[in-house]
Order: sequence, then structure tokens, then C-alpha cells
Amino acid sequence: MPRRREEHVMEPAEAEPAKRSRSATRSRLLATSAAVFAERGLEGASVEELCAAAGFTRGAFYSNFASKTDLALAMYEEHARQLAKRLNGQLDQWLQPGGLEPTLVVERVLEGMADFTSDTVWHAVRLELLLAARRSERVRTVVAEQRAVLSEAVTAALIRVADAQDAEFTVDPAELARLLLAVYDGRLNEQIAGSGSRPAQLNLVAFTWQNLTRPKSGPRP
Amino acid sequence: MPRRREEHVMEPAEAEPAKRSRSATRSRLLATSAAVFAERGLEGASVEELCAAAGFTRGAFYSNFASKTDLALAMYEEHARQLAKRLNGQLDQWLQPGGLEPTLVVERVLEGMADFTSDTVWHAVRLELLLAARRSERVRTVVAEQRAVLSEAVTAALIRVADAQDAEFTVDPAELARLLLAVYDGRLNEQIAGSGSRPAQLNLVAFTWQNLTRPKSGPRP
DNA sequence: TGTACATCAGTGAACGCGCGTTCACTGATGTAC
DNA sequence: TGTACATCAGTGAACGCGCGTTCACTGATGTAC
Repeated sequence: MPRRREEHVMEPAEAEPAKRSRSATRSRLLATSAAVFAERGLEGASVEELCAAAGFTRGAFYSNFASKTDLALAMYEEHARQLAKRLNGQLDQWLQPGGLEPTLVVERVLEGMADFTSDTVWHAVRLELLLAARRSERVRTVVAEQRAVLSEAVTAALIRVADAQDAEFTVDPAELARLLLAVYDGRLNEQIAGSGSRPAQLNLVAFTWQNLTRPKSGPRP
Repeated sequence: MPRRREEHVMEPAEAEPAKRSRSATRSRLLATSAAVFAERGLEGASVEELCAAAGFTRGAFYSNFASKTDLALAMYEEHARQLAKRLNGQLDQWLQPGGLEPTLVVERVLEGMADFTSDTVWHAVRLELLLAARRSERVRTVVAEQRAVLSEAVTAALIRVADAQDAEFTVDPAELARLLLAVYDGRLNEQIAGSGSRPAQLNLVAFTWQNLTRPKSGPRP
């Protein structure tokens, strides 16, 4: 049984479990920095601003991260992890027996991705890092790695969906995944540019899904 | 008749028509800056570096542009102009009587666009400006404007091609144009990320062109 | 054509500011008794 | 449980550097006679 804490009048409830722990500071900085980077740019955001957003001073930053780039990359890796995890989680749910009607799954996957990735804050951060990758070997490696992870997650998802429909692709599913990601990247660029900014109307892939798959020739269960 | 100049021995031939003219300095800066911006970023590129690339010192810069942003926007507008111009020029050529076989035109237009826009230097600059647009009303206006111009140029091109085939779209051609541009944007992001970097294999739009158009119902000439 | 002068494009030193990074210090937290 | 001590996360002043911008100056170019 844990020690009672009620006797400490100043204790601000269990919402803040460990004050002054390295990991809490790190997490807080990772959580609040995306918005700052998106707002001010990777170079434009000052360490001061990043710290202020998290409620710290600059020294705290340097006792947790070696540099601004360090923070940005850690943030990005965490984000890519979440994205792939979410995609797989949704599929698990939709594809289980008694889940969604298979044709709906395609639509939902695309919607879900759009949903998650269409957070313009995160897209801005991704673009900042994409550009930074041109200038730094280290950033380039991490960005390429994370893009590959995401690409593979989407490829796997496409195959799972096709399998559930007892269909197979008439095109390389990895190519289709890359195309899909390219389309969303492009859509998000549009959204950032703010021109019109109504959501995508023409979903070419959903529209032509039947052109890209065929019933499996193998034996059916 | 203009005054003869051959008597000046030091005259370095007509290749350099007007030395020390504002417009020449301006042009030179506009021409050499894209590479610098792509290499170092919009914020990362120093005025010193931009001037060095053009062979000037900083003072020359400020006597021609009010700020770095000024230069970048002028550059961008010039680029968008060239892009639309080129697209229309190619169509004029391909669609004229005795030009390309109509079905080939679609392919060529897409190829041509890919060609021009897949210059990673320019794509990087476009992305830099897209991100800068988030932070500046002025940049946002110019970027939105230029994107609209390009989008309209592509829409018009699509319609011209369909017309030449005596076909019409089953989807809104403006939507298709936006989708096309989105795909290319996304493809270029891939290329910048440098992952694999082989050119696009799956050209969905060319592949499904016949699904998006139908023969015109009106009278034929 | 040659000379004297006016203009002004481009120079480069100087200024000041903001930022990344460092580091001696502080005081909150954990531990030993 | 209370007290003394050790640890170390976070503070904030200080440093130095690089950059954007300014401006008095220079010398190349154009013009008037």
C-alpha cells in the first residue's frame, strides 16, 4: 500500500506523479515542441521559445538534449512510431471477424491516415525535417528510416485489406503505398498553402481500387 | 546607329552588355540564389552567401532588394511564370495539326511536368516558401497566388488535351489537376528524402486516364 | 573627339541584436541513520 | 519519525559569434559642352 499523501497540503494531486524527474522534463519538451517548431520553423524556433512552451528555462533543455536537432529527431521518431501503431491498431479492429464490411475498410484506412497526417502542425514539422535532411547526414538517415517504416506499414496494411477481401494486387502494393503517401503529402502541402483548403474531393485510389486488385486465383477457404 | 565600341580594347565582348546596371545585378542575384536557398534553407542562407554566389558584396544586395524575403518571392514568381509558360508552349507544339498522337500527349505532359518540377533544388525552394507562408501573411499571399496560377494552367492543359481527343471529363478537371499536382509534390518529397530515389513507377493518372474521360456526347466536327 | 562634371551602383567597415551554448550555483528530492 | 547529508535537475547570468542592416565612401558610367 502506498504512503498516504493527503497530509501534504501543497501536493497538487496525483496528476503530476514525479516532479523534477529527467524523464518528465524530457517528455514535456517532446510534447510541447512540435507546435513551436511548426509555428517558427526548425531554425527559427529558439531554444528559449521551446523551453518557455514547456515551462522551463534553457539550462533544463541542455541537461536533457544535446542540441535542437536532437530534440527534433527524437520528436519525429516518436511521432512515426505512433502513426504506424495507430494504423495497425485500427486494422486489427476493423478486420477482426464481425468487424467492418471489407469494402469499407479501404475507405476507412484512407480516411484514418488523412485524419492523422492531416494535422498541419505535424505535416509542417515533417517538411521542416525533410528540408533539414538535405543539409545533414544525420537528419537524412533518420528521416529516410522513418519514411521507410511508414511506407512498409502502409504496404502491409494494404495487403491485409486485400487479403481480407480474398483479392490480390495487379500492381506492386509497395508502389501503391508510396503513391498513396505521395498523394497525402501533396494534399497536405495544399492545405498548408491554405488555398481553398477544402478537403480532398477526388480520392483516386478509392475510386480505382477495383482496377488495382483482382480475385485471388488460389483456392478459397 | 549606336556608337561603335570596338575601339575600347578592354571591352569584354558583347556577352556582357551593360556592366553595373541595376537590372543586371538583380537578374544575377535572382539566378544564383535558388541553389543557395535550397542548399542552406531560407533562414539558413545568409545575405553574405547569396551575394558571394552572385559575385557581389552585401551592399549590392540591399540596393536591389529590401530583404531576403523580397528576393525569395521575386525568384518564386519568376519560376512559376516560367513553369506555366513552358507547359503551354509544349501543348501548343504537341497539339498542333500533325503534332503528337493524342494519347501520347497525356503521357508527355505528365513527363514534362515531372521533368521540370523534379528539379530537387526548385522543389526544396518551393517547400521552404510553403513553410515560410505559415509565418508571414505576405509570403502566404504570394504562394497561394502562384499555386493557383499553376493549378489553373494544368487544368487548362488537361481540358485542351481532352478536347483534342474529343473527350470530356467524368470528374471535375480542376480537381484532377489538383490531384496531379499533389502527386508530384509528394513524389518530389520522396526524392528529396532520398529513399531509394528511383523515379515514379506507378503513374496512376496515366493508367486510369480512360476511366476519367468519356467521348463527347455533342456533335463531332 | 576630348575634358570636366554628375550620378549612382556597388563596397566594406561598423553596429547592435539575438541566439546557442556554457557553467557556477541553488534548492528540491532521495537516502542513511 | 526526525535529522543530516548527498545528489543532481533545473536556474539564469555571461560569453562569444554570426547575422541582418546601415551608411559614408569610391570609382565606373553616362552626360554636357
